[in-house]
Amino acid sequence: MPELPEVETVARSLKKLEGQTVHAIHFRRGGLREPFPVELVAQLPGQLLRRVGRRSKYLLLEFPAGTLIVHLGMSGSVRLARADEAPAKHDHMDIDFGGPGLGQARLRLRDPRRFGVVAWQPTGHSSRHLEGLGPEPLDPGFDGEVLHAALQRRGSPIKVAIMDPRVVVGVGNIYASEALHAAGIDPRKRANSLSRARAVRLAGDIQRILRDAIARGGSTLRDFHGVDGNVGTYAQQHAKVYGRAGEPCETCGTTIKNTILGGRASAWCPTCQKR
DNA sequence: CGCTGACCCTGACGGC
DNA sequence: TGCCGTCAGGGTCAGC
Repeated sequence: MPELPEVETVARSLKKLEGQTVHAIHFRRGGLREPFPVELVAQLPGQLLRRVGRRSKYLLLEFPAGTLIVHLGMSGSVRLARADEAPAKHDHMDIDFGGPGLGQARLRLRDPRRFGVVAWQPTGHSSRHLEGLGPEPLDPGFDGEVLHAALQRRGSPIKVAIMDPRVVVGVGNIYASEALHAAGIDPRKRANSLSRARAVRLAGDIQRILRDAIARGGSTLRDFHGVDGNVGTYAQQHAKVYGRAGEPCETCGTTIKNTILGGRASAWCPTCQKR
């Protein structure tokens, strides 16, 4: 899955559904990480999809009555299925749309590992999934100063800190690894020991790498794919360290190391990345 | 309050 | 070919 660039790619692909009306919603099991909002089976039909958006790694489908919040977890994906296509083993939810221009469209959610979430946020209510989230890395409210300030209270390794959505959202294991390599920062370095200047550089590299990944349609790993079955190419073709432990660094030839930080594999170059 | 590690679940892959 | 161990993009929670 799905880090920010992948979810952004999906959200952009689903923009074509804006203005369509829901005919039906089907759930094929009780839930994923939490129970499905089964009340939608009765409430969602007839609702107009006003807007498709994204906050952090959450896909947002906005209707007059509320917002459907979808998180793809580790292995989730969304695609537009043909009406006659039988659901596969891990296809857990369908939303059927119809309206001007598109004819029929069926949005189908697949999630083998079931770490994803589907939640309903009625209009006028907040959602615990969206509360407490930090800044969007690609919004004007995020820059090196903001990042540096957020790191001051953090004694954890810098890689763990930038993957914490209270610091900045949407930076998962691939892009955290890549941004730290680009910025020349040892992922084990304590977050609150990073100078202002290096925080400014890191913020810029996070933004550049995320933008680049979005432009390439995200990364396709294992079973992630785009809405129309297309594949992104970022991690396989452009990653400098992620997934390359044991290989020589492209920049300097040093063997890429793998260190466990915050319970996650962290690939880094001991020569290019300094404390 | 912050940090660490365990955990949720299935499938893919490599070694034997 | 098949069996088994290991690992995987995320988020949450208990325990310290």
